[in-house]
Amino acid sequence: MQAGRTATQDRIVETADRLFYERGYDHTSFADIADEVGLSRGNFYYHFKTKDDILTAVIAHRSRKTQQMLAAWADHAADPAGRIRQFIGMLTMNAARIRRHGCPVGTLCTELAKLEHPALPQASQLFTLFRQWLAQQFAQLGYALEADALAMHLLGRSQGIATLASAFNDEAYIQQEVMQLNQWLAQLPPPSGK
Amino acid sequence: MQAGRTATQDRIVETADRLFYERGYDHTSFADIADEVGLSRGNFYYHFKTKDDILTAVIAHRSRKTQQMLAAWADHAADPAGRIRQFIGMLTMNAARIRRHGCPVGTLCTELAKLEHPALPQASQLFTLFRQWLAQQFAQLGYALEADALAMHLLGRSQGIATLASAFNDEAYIQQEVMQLNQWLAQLPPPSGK
DNA sequence: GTCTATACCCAGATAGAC
DNA sequence: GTCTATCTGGGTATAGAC
Repeated sequence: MQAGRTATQDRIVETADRLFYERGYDHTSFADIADEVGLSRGNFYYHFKTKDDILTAVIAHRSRKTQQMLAAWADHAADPAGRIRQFIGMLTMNAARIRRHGCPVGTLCTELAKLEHPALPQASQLFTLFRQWLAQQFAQLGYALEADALAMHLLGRSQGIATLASAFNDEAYIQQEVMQLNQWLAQLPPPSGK
Repeated sequence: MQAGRTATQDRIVETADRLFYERGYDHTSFADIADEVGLSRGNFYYHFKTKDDILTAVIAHRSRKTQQMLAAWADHAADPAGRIRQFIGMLTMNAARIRRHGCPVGTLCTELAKLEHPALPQASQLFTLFRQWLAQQFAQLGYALEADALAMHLLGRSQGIATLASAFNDEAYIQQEVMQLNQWLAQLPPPSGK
């Protein structure tokens, strides 16, 4: 555990993380979080001074969780293609949640962009974690030159799937597109350049 | 003009349309809209009783605009493939706005889903307009059986592009993916079925 | 149709007792 | 660390004069 982080703060951050995902950042009030954690509104401010502080903590928490997940994927699959399939499999695994609330990263970035919130770059960094990890896998597949573009392409495809699945409340569409993503990966044209 | 709609109401709806897109629905207040239109808060309620009423009017307004746009595309391009390229070209044409605020339809649906707002199905209908129009074009290209899946695929790709362009504030990425979309369209495998 | 004034509520945030 | 009580601001919405 990091210096300065207490058990109560962790509970607040985990609850806020979930509520920001389910209801959105702006639409989640201090009272909502405090109620779910079981704290009074007044006590809440002992742990976090402002709402932006909670957002910062939530993004940092998501960043740690993401890095752990990426490391676990790297352990579970020996080859780069298998690792990329782990990423794609995330859509299947979280299909129910995605159908209801979209992608946690994408919807947060979308909201912060509208709010012109200064934390948008930090939130986008969550995308960057996936982007760099995916680019690394594509590079190991031999696509050195186009690794980043391939990573962005795959990220974009995933985002579109999440957005439409949520708008249409349609889980079957996710599975249909996941199949196409795996086909796309299996049939990538050979690497360009030397 | 429809019965019951006045010039002032139209000005309100057009301003609300823009502000909902730029700032989000929940984050846009009556005062914001009234200020930009040049009305007092009190007078505002003469034209619209509740915020939901404005949202309903904005969605209806967008629906009319979308149907006009789709009809115009159908006029500008004689063949179905050209019409689909008009859809893809929308990403290029609106690249600057998309980079800043995402897709108007996608971001609205994302927000309404989080708010569990009863107008989400109406907002999703805006997607359906594109979906059915695109499916029609793919059917005319001979893809009768997979027309809807192709339409959803293209819609999803566009949504992902808009989401990432906005998160990374990156317009070049839009152009890069638009090129890939046009390639995808040109190199579609031949229709299945008989 | 347009205005001012105001009611009312809920949000973020603070003070101070325990 | 936790609580109750409170301040302040902004939001939706209404009443009533002009």
